[in-house]
Amino acid sequence: MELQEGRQKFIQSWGTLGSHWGINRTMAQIHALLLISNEPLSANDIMEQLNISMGNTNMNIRALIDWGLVFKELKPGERKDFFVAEKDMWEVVKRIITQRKKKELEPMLRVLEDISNVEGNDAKTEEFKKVVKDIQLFSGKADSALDNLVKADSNWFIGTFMSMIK
Amino acid sequence: MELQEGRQKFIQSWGTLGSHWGINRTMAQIHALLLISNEPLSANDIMEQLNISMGNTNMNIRALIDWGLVFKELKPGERKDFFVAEKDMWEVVKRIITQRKKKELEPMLRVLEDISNVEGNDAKTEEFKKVVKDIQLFSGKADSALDNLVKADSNWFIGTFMSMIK
DNA sequence: CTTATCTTTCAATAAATTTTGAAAATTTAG
DNA sequence: CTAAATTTTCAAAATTTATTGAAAGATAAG
Repeated sequence: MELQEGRQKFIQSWGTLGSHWGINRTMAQIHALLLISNEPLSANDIMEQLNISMGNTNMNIRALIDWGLVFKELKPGERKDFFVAEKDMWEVVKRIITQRKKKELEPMLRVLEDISNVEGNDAKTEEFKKVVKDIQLFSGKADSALDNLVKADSNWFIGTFMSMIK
Repeated sequence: MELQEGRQKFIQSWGTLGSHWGINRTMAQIHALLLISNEPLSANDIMEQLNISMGNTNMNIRALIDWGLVFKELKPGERKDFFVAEKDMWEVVKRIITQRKKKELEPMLRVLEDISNVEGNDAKTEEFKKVVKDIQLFSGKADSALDNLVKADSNWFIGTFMSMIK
């Protein structure tokens, strides 16, 4: 396989994978492109290599920076901004977990807290409260587990699971 | 808060949460509705309570069954199919991990394997191979870790993370 | 077999999301 | 300061994804 074909396949697949992880397709493709570029790229480079518009490029780069998956790099003497990808995969995963926890799990926890105060003591209400409490308990644990996971280092995490051999 | 309002909020939030987890909004809402119903519901019940069409109901129920998040239950003497939700949250999470691993991670692993054979030994090719190999290594480990996670029981998992206190 | 009930399919439609590109805003060199 | 380069914004357009509903397909009771 030619390098060019390989690069293209990688960018496509990374885009697809990302789009299932709260990172839209283009955003993930930009990340992929930066991953396989040994030097920082400008917004213009990205735009040309991926055939996307300036506006699209700009918005997705900023989203990536916001997620902590891409960093801005200023080249001395250059006026343009250049960008590099976070290449440590464990770091990438942790950033994604952090963002999604904030945007999804935490709001859900607030709703659960809110609705756990429904009034009434009939059977239907009790059943509802029971289900909510159950989910609340589980979600709270998941939240803490993810906090710890993000603090953990890659080797610990992988090692723990690998050694289970259960 | 009234029970009815609480139920509504729960269904909405679960729908939103689900839509970020590869489960579309309606699919997650159906699961939510079944979670808080103490008795099995028919497709018709679901359709009426969520104000969605028959076709939509049917397709999403089948998707949920496919994911292992909902089960069909036949009531003796009744002609209709009835449905109940998987209520064990750890089980729910495991099913989602299993499905997504199959649909996302595994295809990515195949692509990585495929593109790790690019030809050429110039600097660019070497760099590309290095990045791919790195991701391949990490993804492989993640894959195994998830396999183990799915085999593990809830207490082990939560316990391990909770006790880290790092 | 016939009929009533229930389930499934799928093309058309609607809704949601992403992308574009032109205009506005910002930045920096001179 | 002015002007050129670069970045940002955002309404309109394109694309993707989800939903509808009518028709076809099952299923089982009589």
